[in-house]
Amino acid sequence: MSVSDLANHRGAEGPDGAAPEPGMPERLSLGVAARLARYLQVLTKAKKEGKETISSQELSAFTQVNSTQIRRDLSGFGKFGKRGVGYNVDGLVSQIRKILRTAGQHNIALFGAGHLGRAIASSDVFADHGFRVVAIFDTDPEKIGTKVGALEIRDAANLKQVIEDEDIVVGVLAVPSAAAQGLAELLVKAGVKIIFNYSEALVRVPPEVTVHTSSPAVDLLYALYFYLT
Amino acid sequence: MSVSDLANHRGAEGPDGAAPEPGMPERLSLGVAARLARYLQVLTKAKKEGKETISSQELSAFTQVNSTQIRRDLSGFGKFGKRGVGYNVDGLVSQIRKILRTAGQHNIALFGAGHLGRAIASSDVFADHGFRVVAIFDTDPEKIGTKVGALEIRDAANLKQVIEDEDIVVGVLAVPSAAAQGLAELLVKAGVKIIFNYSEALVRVPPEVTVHTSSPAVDLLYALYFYLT
DNA sequence: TAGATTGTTAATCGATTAACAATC
DNA sequence: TAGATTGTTAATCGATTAACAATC
Repeated sequence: MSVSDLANHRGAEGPDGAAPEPGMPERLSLGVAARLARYLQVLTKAKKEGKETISSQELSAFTQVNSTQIRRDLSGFGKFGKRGVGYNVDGLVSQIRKILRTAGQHNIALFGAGHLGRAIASSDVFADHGFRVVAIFDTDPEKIGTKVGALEIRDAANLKQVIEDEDIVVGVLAVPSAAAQGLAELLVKAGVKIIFNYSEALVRVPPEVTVHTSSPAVDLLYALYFYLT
Repeated sequence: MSVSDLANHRGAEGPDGAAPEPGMPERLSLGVAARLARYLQVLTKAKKEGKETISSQELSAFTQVNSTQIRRDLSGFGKFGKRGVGYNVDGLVSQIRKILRTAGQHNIALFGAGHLGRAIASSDVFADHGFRVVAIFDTDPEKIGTKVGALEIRDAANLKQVIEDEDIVVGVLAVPSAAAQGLAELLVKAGVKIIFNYSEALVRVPPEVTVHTSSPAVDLLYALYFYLT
């Protein structure tokens, strides 16, 4: 996926430069989509804490995104806020979900039932955003058949069948480095287009597949840089 | 931390527009620092796999950053590559470490000895970049005193003392939402300036402290958007 | 009304890219 | 030499920001 493939989200403007239709533009730019997802994360947490409205300034404090940019990003899709008050948390959550087209449910397969796999399976991070872990795989015969929460750990040999039956869109790799590439290839063969890689391996996939590699250390490295300077 | 605080890394150029000194510029821009950290992550993995040289195009495939941009980012600090060949993996790792000033060791404290905490403690992600988990805390009396790897789980009551003794720079929260804010405040009081939040809570801290909130679901949301459109 | 905060403009700055000479 | 890839330029495009009128 290259940035040049992506139209700017303001491309839907009328020829006279009038405000864009409050409907859906062609396609979001990479940056806008990333920021919207970020706002959504904070809004979801704020909702859990009982917050009813939130200002662009508060959102800014939690997301590190400039408040003007937040208002700008949002106003491209409609007038969601109330002057003098802020944005309704509930309303904004559903608006952004609609924009990101993640209003529905999406199914995930998880690989690896070690500590990390179990942490992911029992966490709310994915569930809060409509991602449901519907299958857990492991290669350890001792683990296969035992349960993690409500899910039985399955044999990776049955991967393709399960992915079709359960309509799985995303594969999450929480496995040792040595196993990552092999599983990624099985996932690609089974038609999965998005892979989340929590392993240490460099995973190679065909261009139509997106691999996202987890990077806590990367974030830490550069937080530290600004702390040290 | 605001973007406007940060000088562009090309600010160190001579007045005649000549190539910048291969020394250290004033301060990296947010974007450059983030990308350098990303290159470092891939380079570290490539090194583990025995790769000796890497081209900007290969780096591009793994980082999703345009290859011209990679060459540009790097050439701002010196001529690290060999035309027709690429970059020496080892050499580039140490150059970037020098630029990011993360050549040394930094100590981390980990909070929460559940599945996620254990996964973090036993992972190489941090260790590979010079971050060492030197203390693990939990509030569960049953866990305190037991071991995770070589480390004994400590009582969070002794936090301040341990942080001073062990020279801890970063606190990582792998705890339930309810505990996150309280621990963050203790960390701030103990002088920690960087907090990594893996919990579901919105953590509020003074402006001089940086909180980085883990966001696998955010990344997933926007990967999915580009898959759906 | 007075205070707060949105929506929007206009100006600036940095990121991105194609293209290509230099050179390994 | 021939092929590959860097280092660098120049042009473009998007992100960022301050500022402020509109309005709740």
